[in-house]
This record gives sequence, structure tokens and C-alpha cells, in this order.
Amino acid sequence: MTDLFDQVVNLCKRRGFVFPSADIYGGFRSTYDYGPVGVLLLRNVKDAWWRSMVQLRDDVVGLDAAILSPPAIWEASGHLTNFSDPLVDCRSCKERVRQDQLEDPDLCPSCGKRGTFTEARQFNLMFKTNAGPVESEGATAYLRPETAQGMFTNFKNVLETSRKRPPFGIAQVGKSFRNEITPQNFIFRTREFEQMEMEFFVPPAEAQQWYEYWCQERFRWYLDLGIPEEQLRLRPHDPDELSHYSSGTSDVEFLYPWGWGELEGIANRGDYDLTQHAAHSGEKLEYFDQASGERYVPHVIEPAAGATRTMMAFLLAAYDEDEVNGEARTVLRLHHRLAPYQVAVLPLSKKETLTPLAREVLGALQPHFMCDYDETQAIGRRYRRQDEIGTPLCVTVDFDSLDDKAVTIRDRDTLEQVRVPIDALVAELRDRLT
RNA sequence: GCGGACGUGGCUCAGUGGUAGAGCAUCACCUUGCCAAGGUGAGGGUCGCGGGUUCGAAUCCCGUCGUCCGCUCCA
Repeated sequence: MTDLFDQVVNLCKRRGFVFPSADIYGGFRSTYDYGPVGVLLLRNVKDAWWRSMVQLRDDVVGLDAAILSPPAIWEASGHLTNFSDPLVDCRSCKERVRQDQLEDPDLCPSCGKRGTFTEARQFNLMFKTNAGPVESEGATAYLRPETAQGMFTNFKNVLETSRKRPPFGIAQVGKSFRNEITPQNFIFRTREFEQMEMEFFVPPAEAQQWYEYWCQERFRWYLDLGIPEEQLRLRPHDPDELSHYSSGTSDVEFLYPWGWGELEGIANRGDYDLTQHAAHSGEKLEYFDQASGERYVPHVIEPAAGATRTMMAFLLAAYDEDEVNGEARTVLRLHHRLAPYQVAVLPLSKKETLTPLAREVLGALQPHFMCDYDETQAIGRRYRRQDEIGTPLCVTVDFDSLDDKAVTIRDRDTLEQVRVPIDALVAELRDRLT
């Protein structure tokens, strides 16, 4: 793997972004824990998404549905049949292939030999468990493999309580679980992961235009938060790679060190989901338009993003090494909305004389910004530490501050320093962080 | 899951049969006082885990867990 990838993974461990899960027990495959700094970054990614999808709109409402779910949902959604792949192994060259994608069921496409395949085995990608304390008696339950179904099963509830009408959307951020055959690339593909999904319900005739709208909208979101244009692309799926539910899908892809990888899929799901759930549940999942007298099953446009892999993309894109006064420095050029800490308060010296004022400044800033505080070691070293975790602004309290009641703001990217009265500090910082 | 490579303190690594080292990092004190790596000192590993071979294993063998690459998957 590349240098950049190693550097970022290393930084994640070193600075408390991401730890291997169950670390003291030797780790547990494909699970990661988000440390003191990482949890802030991940939360900011999700908040930024929620802000753009829910807070700044009047046509999308939120939802937080259960992770544990009954088989009926997944029978209706198609996951019980479509999320299960028959795989065979070639005894000769050891390749594993999907049996249903073979043109000649007896011919290994890798080594060209015949009759070398093992029996097909089903790989169901859903986590299955039991609801109820006695394993053999409880009802079968699945951990949701996507958050989307929660929005479909609550379509009626939301329609009736939110007073929304198509076109409108339901958004949800939360964990999903998939028994991936091969988790890979750090937090890019993990069995437990976090999604940011929105189901947008529209009149059938408007599906295509909304599909295009959301493709553009979602693509721009990543650009606005600092992903460079040359590392981002919108790629329409070929007809033969479409999911079982989709009549049109585009992926927002990021140029990871190992190649292009999906951040988000925008899919035109048609009326597949509501129709399926209506058929299986017996509930009418339609919308009656009073104005036109029309009754229809809304079509769905779904922008579905991966929160954890998006966080990774932001880290990779933000990672930079430059030189300050001839010394190398590592700096995360994270958008201020994403940075774990917006502000770090740093007394110039650890001398007791500065600590009370520095803490007073810290206390004044904490209600407004996520703040870090550090008074150990040389000031330059502390700037470097903040650079490494992407803190855009440092506030330095020095000996003059005791007299002039002013502090220095230091900018991560420009390295510019300005003197600001403590009274005006919150306003000044807020100004710089918008 | 299958095949290959690998697994030594927080990080990067040295040590290949005789009871673990370095640099960085961390902590304390001193020094400096706005862009790190001055001084002194300290804490921290039994070598992923379990078993075996051996008088003796980090070092050899087996199993297991984990990491990376490929198959696969797709948020």
C-alpha cells in the first residue's frame, strides 16, 4: 500500500483517531474503535451531513429506527435472497468465484481448468441472532444491513405525523452490519459500519429529475467540505452492475491510495421498496394527492453514504506535509466544520501566572467551540501537535495578556498571528470559523 | 472462508536457541519563552495468544487470533 495510506493509519493510532477494537485481546477482525479525537471527527462528518440534509431543508425529516429487525422486513426487501451469494472455490488455482456469475458453470475463469470447483456454499451477508434470552427459543432477528428499510417501513407513520407530502425525504444516520466476506482497507470496508442515508419520495413522473438533482447535490457536498475536485468523481453504473432494486445508480467516488472507491451511491429505486413492503405487509403504502385526485406509489431516490469511509476520505484528502522554518510538519487541513477541535488554548508557558487566565479563556470558549487545552512543553511543539489533528485555530495566552487582556490567534494554514482582545475573542473566532 | 506474506514496549525497528535493545513518543523537574525534538531522571515490553521440541525459545514445530495482498463485496 502507499505511503500516504500508511501515514494516515499511523496517525490515526498515534493521535487517538482510530484504534483496533479489542486491542488488548489481540484485536477483533474488521472492528475499530474511535478514540477521543476520532469520535469528534466522525461526529462532525455526521453532523455536517445532517445539517445539509435535514437542518437546512424543509422537505426532509429525520428518523432513528431499530437495528434489530424481524425476518419479514428482509424477506420483503429482497435481502434474504439477494444478499446471499453462492460461492465456489477452484481446487486447482484456489480462486473463489460467484457461481451465479459463471458463464460456464464447470469452467474456472481464472486458470481455465474444468471440474475443479468445490460445492457451492451460500454466503449470507446478514448477521443473524435471536431475540430472547434462550437461544433456541427466541425469535430470529437480523442486524440491519442498511438503514434504508427503516424509512420504508415508517413511510406511513412519517407521512401521517410530519404533514409532509411528496416530494419529501426521510433521513437517518446509524450503524449497519454486513458479514462481508473480506473486510478491507482499514475502516473502508468493515462488518460494522455507519451509514448516512436518505430516502426521497417523489411522484413517479419526477423521479428522473430528482435523481439528477441529488447526484449533483451530493457530489457538491464533498467538494464544499474540502475534497479536491481531482480526487472526486460521479460515476454512473453500467446497466449490468445495478442492484436488484435499482433502475439507475451513480456513485460518488473518492480516489483512495489504492484506487477509486465508493463514498456514496445515489440510486433511483423506483417504487420497488414501497411496493414490496405493501405486498408483504398488507398495508397500503401510497400517497393520495388531493389536488390532482391522483393516487400513486411514490418513487424513491436514495442517496446512501458511508460515514466511516467518508471520514477516512476526509483524513486522506486533508493529510499534508510541509515545511515551517526548515522543519517538516504534518498537518491535517480539515475543513473547520470537520476538525475535531476548532480551537486549542495554549498558555505560552506553564508558569502558574498564566494558568488562571488561560483557563478563564478556555471556559469562555467552551460553550461555543470544541476546545483542546495543552500547557506542556514548548509552544512550537504544541502547535505541531494541533496541526497533526487538524485544529484550525490556536489561542495563545502570553505574559502580555496579563496586562493588555488580549491573546494571540494562530492560524493552522496561513500561520498568521493576530492579537485579539479577550472580550472580542468569541466573535473573532466565530468569524474565522464560518 | 481459501492462497501467500507478516505479528518484538504507544510508534518505527534491531535482536534467529542461552532468560530483551535503540530512536521517537509519554511523564516529572530544570532551561527556553510564539512555531517541536536542550539537560537530568522516570515509567513502560517476557517478544499476539496457547501448546510442543529442548537443559534452555522472541529465535525451531503445531494450533489459534490478528494485520497486509489476491479472490469477493460495495456505504
